[in-house]
Amino acid sequence: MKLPKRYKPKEAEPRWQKAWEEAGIYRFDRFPDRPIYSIDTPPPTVSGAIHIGHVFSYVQAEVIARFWRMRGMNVYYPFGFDDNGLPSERLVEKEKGVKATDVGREAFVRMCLELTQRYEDEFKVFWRSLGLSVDWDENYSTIDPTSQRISQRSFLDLFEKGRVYRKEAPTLWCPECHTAIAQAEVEDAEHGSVFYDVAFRLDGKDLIISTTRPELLPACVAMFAHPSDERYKGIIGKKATVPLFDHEVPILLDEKADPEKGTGLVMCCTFGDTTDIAWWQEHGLDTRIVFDETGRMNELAPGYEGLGLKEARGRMVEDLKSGGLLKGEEPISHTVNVHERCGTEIEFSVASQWFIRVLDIKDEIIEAGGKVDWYPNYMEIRFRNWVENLKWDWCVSRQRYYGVPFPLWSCKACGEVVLATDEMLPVDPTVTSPPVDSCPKCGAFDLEPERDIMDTWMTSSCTPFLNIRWREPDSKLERFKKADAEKGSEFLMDLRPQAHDIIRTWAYYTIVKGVLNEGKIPWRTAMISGHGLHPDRAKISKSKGPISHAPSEIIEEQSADATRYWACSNRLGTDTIVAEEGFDAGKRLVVKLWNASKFAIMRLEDYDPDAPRELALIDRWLLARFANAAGRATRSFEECEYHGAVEVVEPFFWHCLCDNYIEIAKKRLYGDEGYDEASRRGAQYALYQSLLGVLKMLAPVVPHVTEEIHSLYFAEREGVESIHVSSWPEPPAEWTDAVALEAGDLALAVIEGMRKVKSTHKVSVATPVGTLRVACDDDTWTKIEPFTSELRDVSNAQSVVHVTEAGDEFVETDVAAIRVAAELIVE
RNA sequence: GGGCGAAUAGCUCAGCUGGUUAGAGCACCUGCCUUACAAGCAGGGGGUCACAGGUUCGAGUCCUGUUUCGCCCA
Repeated sequence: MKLPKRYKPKEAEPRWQKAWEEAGIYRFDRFPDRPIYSIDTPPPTVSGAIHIGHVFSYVQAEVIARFWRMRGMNVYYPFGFDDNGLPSERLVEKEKGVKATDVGREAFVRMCLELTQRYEDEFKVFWRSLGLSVDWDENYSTIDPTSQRISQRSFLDLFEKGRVYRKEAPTLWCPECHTAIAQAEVEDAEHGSVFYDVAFRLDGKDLIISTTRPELLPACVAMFAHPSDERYKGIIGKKATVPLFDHEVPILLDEKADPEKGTGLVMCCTFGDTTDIAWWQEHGLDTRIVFDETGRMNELAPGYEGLGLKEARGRMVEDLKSGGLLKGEEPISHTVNVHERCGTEIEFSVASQWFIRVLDIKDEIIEAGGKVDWYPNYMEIRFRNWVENLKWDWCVSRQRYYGVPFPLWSCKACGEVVLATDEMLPVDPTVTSPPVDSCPKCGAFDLEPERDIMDTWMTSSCTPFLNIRWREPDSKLERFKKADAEKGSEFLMDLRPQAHDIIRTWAYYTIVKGVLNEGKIPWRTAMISGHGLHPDRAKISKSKGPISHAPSEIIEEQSADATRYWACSNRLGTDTIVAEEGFDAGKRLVVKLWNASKFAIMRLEDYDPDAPRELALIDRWLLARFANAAGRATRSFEECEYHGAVEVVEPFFWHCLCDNYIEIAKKRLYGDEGYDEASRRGAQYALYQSLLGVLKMLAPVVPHVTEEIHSLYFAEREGVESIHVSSWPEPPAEWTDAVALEAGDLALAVIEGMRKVKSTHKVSVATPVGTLRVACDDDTWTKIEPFTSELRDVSNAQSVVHVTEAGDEFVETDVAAIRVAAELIVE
């Protein structure tokens, strides 16, 4: 078999993707007897186009999947889509130009299903074009009936375990999305604002407070000063009058009032921020909620009813001014809490919401997280810090349409909750009748369906359960579950790959569900990737300019293998910038693999592993170098460090195998005179083994070109269908050869010196040499001497001799003790 | 304000538990058509490893502090 002159990724990559799929190479249970390695793949949120950051983290995880498959595991590698909830709703609202509230629940849900389906089809095409070794038969969508059933089942289980409660509680509220949100969905933003100095009245005198939220004056329920603040000592416990609204509020002490800020007096409203809530709870203050769920002022703000918060602020500032109650204003920039999905400033509200109690089991959750192997290790600290700092139970209700419904009804008379039975799941209580006719507690007939839907994380946190088909008739739980010898506990799955920004959400919630629902840890290993930085965050490139294309265009232009190589070009967990030059290295490697294999396969045409062979010292050197590289690459992959592996294998391939070994062994491989057949067979053996090993170890990163080469020569000889289900290299012990390793490295130093001479004299590497003189001590020469014929071959020298004294014409080499002089024969 | 990370060649990044002269790719310079590869090969220039201290026989690596940047949180 002779390899074509050039490798064409544009033709080969789609061809292999199709072939793999048809042959079911990546199918789960293709080798049912092998131990299972299960992956809790991140289901991408269907909220818009895929970006290059997705490529980055998915490839990194996928490379690890390929590694374990070659290590002989029965890899369970599913793919899901997260298409329920707010992100998808917002996508639909944006694309269709509608508001959920306007079109109604049923029509809106239909639009969501249609649009997300279209996106998912596009996504699948894209991920296939990247060569992901996913089993596409194993997939789910978080809105499909099974996912809804498992998600509702998880809720019911928590309910029965006493973990669920409904409470009128201060809630983070997004006035734009009209829904309660979780702490995890809040992020900071720097907003411009104004600090207003407002006069309250006490005993006929002004009391000045500073606030950025004058529209919350009607919601004011107290004033606070710091206990050490002498200025207000005399007035503590008295009641001040709120301007414009004339209700009275107590003046109290609390450590959290900052004496340095403004006048040292601060107003407490229900609710402006989390400090207000803390005060409200600790001091048992009144509740005055002044706006409704659409963000409009209500009857508690007489004169401002119906106004939005912003308008109300403007009007109140005007009124304060005209009433002489505004004593100063100062523009400031401060950080505010915004909803991460829409960027709107968060408000606080009191509403009836469903919660999962978690604050009492923080320690258990931290302990469970501690049993997971986090790569990189420091990511566990982020997880722990997040859990330690939790201040709220998990608010799981959302006042939206498109998502998983709560499987329950409430008695209108007494509030008793009626749960759906497991046989009813998935259930939408707004269309299905409850399992009982009347309230089991009070007997009333008016059972009201829960209209809220669950937070998307309620379902996303079930991904291990979706994969395992938790408490379904075809549950895989028993097959997947495994214990760790050291850590004891049972784990549901092996690997959770995800990016670092959602440790506090996805990883955290999944661990919560694992612990509460099943009493297990969801996975043994968490592999946390960084982000690909989009060009607008990178510096402006002078040369070519930044990449501004969609990922599919990048793959089209750069090839899937080069894109994958790029995604593996730095350490796990770190972010990297996307620049066009970043893809060159991968493209070069693909070409080099092809060319080197083309040569090797030509020389290996008559390779016979059973023919008598004799390994030269340089062959042993190559195999020793290979064994060394393979050991290190394997360890790296085991720790999810794909880059560490590439960094070891590629130099071995390029430098040891191509630049040196092949050059040195060429004449033997050609069967030139002076070499016997056994010696040629020895070289063939070393070449065959190391090239096949290199292809295998690079196969996870560049699966297409390695498969192409493998299929054209190795597949038949090795008796395997695909390199991707072939076995991972395990060099035999005898390849580890310290003597050959050291001696070979010394010989390479001589070659380096010889090349330096030729380069300095600006002649071709093929230029003949008369005598090649090696200056070194006797001991070193003893080690180099066995390579005399190789040195002669690669230098094109007539003879190689040892001297003890180096003259001026000798050049230095990498090894300080060795100097080299070469007598060039130039016509 | 707290936590985590980063700062190494012009650019993008490696550098494991401290150990010869700090590496790679791109870019740059000088050459070479060598029976796999010019999409290549050989050679070369370029770094006070952010700054200041400390521990050590020895520090890019460990400790303390400072500065700048990123992420997460308050």
